[in-house]
Amino acid sequence: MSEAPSTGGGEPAQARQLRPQGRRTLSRLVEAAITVFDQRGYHAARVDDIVKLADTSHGTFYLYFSSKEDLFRALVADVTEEMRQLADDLPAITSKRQGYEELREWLGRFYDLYRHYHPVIRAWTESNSQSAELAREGALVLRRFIHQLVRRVREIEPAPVGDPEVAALAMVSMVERASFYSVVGLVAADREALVDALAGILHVGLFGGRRR
Amino acid sequence: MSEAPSTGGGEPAQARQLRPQGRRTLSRLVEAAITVFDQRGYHAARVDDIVKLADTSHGTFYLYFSSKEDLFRALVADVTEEMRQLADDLPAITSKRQGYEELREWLGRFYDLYRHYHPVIRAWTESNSQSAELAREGALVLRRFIHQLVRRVREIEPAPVGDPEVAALAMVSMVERASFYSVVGLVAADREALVDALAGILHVGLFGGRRR
Amino acid sequence: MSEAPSTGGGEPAQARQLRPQGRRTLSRLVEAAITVFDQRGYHAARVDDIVKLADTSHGTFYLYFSSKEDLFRALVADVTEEMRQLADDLPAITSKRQGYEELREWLGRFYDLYRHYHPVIRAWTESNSQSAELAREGALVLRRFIHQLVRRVREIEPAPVGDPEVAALAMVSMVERASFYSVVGLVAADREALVDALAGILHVGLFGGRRR
Amino acid sequence: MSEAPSTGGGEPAQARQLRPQGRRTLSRLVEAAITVFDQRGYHAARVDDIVKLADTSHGTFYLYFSSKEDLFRALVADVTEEMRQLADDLPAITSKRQGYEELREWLGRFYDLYRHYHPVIRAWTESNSQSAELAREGALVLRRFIHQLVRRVREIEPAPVGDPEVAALAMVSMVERASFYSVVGLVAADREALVDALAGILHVGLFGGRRR
DNA sequence: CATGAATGAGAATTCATTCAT
DNA sequence: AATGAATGAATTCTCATTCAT
Repeated sequence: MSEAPSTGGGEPAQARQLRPQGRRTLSRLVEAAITVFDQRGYHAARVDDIVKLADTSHGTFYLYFSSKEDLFRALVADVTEEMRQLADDLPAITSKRQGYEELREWLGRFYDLYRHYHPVIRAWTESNSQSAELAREGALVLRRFIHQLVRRVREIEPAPVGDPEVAALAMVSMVERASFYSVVGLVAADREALVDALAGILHVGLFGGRRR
Repeated sequence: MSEAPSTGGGEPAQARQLRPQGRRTLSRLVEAAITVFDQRGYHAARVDDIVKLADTSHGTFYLYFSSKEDLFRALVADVTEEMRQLADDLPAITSKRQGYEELREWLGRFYDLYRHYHPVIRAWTESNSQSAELAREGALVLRRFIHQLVRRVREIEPAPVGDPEVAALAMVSMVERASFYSVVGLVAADREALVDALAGILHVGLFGGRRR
Repeated sequence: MSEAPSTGGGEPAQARQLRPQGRRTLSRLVEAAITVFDQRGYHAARVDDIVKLADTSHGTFYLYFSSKEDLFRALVADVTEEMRQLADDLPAITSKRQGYEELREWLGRFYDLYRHYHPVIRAWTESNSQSAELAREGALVLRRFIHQLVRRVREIEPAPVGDPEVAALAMVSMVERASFYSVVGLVAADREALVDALAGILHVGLFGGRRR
Repeated sequence: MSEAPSTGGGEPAQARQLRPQGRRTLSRLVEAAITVFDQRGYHAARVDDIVKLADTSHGTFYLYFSSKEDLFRALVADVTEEMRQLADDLPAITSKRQGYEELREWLGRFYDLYRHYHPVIRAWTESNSQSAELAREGALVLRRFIHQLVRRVREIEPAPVGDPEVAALAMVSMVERASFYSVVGLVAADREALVDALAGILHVGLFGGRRR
């Protein structure tokens, strides 16, 4: 699993400046949490599982995070930040080969992000029914994706048919869920095949039958 | 919320022939469970919440289900059955107006099913990380949808471009997740607008630019 | 399993005169209880197990017994009565062949009684730690056996050595526990071999080396 | 009550190396359990009773044992071990005064072991009807006693009469049950009187009338 | 910084007993 | 005389969090 982007850390850790050893422990905990959330889901994940995997103790866990939820929020904050960044990076889409290539590369980035963070995203969905705040944050990220896609669609001439908002929702849905199915192994599509297909479908969808 | 299709009942209840009173209690429990799973998610749902909503007692719950998980499995069995039925009912798709209408109506059925059962489906996803068996069942349902779509796509002439398997995966993903976002209120699209849009996108996608 | 001696029945049943059908139901319940106590022990025995084996319902159970404990007390009363009778029947013991034969036959009766009722006796022991009343009753039965044995020993001339009270306790202990081990299958001794051996040991013990 | 031999501890505790504090807590729990099993029997014993007596919490209990049954099995393992040791220590028995003395001392050890562990042994009997595994272990211990006694009997010249196997079973039965009656107070025999009597009976039994 | 031990509120589940028919 | 359904108090077990070293 690739190195996690630096985490802000939970309350207790935020107050302190971490030394190298501390930073290493923190990072071990964060990565362990992602793994455990993957294997068991957020609710079923036990602090015990996390600390065992991170090869540390309960006491230490609470040195870095004020609670299990605090750790989770830190992870969600990471994902949110990464996703916003990614949404903002959505390239302008042209009907040319280059437009396709750029779209394809962007989808690859999305896929990779999803692969690393999907346990967090899944847990996020779990918790949507409970925490209004987290649900709101999730909705914001989703809207940002839709908004950016709509913006890019509006740049296209001639404008594709239909309500761009709902169309963008549909496209984001497709990308997100197909990535999910692939990443968790519910379907046997590998990264390249899936990213290719998604890029193709989106490109065709945006420019009608006019294939690159 | 529409009436739930009759549930087979959990282990303890399966063995017995229920009288009218028993059947009513069982049905109250099932509906209450869907509601509670919706509000709190599967893990956070308390048997206590369910029996309170069903206006009965703990003891009674275990008269009908051997555990919370047993109830959940009964619900999953219901969803699985309904989804299989729905997948098998996917109509042949023509490029004509009628083909579009039939597709649209089918998507409406999907949406309604999703609206009723989404708490179960969400919990199903939660549990995929834990129960290999449930995950497998979920994968089967998904594959059935993809398979049926591929079958229908193969009937189309001239054949649409691209790998039909991956394209079908993408389309099913889109429909599923967009319905989810709409049903749980993460986006503000209502049933008619969403079903319209999905039908349109799918129809265009399958027949290229040749619009009805 | 042989037919149980008529049980007085629990409180609710005692008040009523039972018709043939009722008597049959009562008897089924009593025999079922013995079987279930055997398989699971008193505490682990469920009223549900008993009524299922007796092929009747919970409601019916409480028509005949006011509680699970009531049923148990009825059984204990049966055993107590049988054991007292048996104790009183302990024959005079002579050093002759006939004395041995009578003793042997009496031990056979003990063994058979034990075989039928051992689940009750075992449960009785379980409950001794809890119910002072049942413990007292058990002690009384035990003392009765000891007392009778002592009485018979006192008739012997010349008197055997040692404190007859403690010796009688030891002998009763031997007979009881060896029967138990045999009946529950902890050892592979069958009825005839065991009864033979016990009779022999007792006879030799009482008359020193002077064997029949 | 004498100090309990060190217990291996239940599953959760077995994996860990305990520090002095932990070892003390474990030992408190074990002793408390024996006491509570004594007062209420295994089934009626509540984990709550045990932790209260051990002056600790529920959570702590499950830190050392995975369940009430786990604790019980740990205790049974202790008893089993002690009993095997004791069986192996059965001295050679001579017809002389010394043989009697050694036998008497050994019976004293048996009695003391019984006094400490009888709640466990009693519960063991309770559970024989349920756990085939525990029943088997109990049978093994019993057979070990019988076997050792037979071995010692075979050394005697001239050989005592009768089938040594069944005779040994009867003798072990006597010793066990008489100790039980005495220890739980069902009869009023004290340690010295009982051990004396048992030693006498056994000695006479083994050597016929040839008294020391 | 780190940790092993302890905690106790909270949840699932059981089952003797009662009730309505 | 019988029964299926319902009950809820009692019990076991879990696990996030705190504490003492």
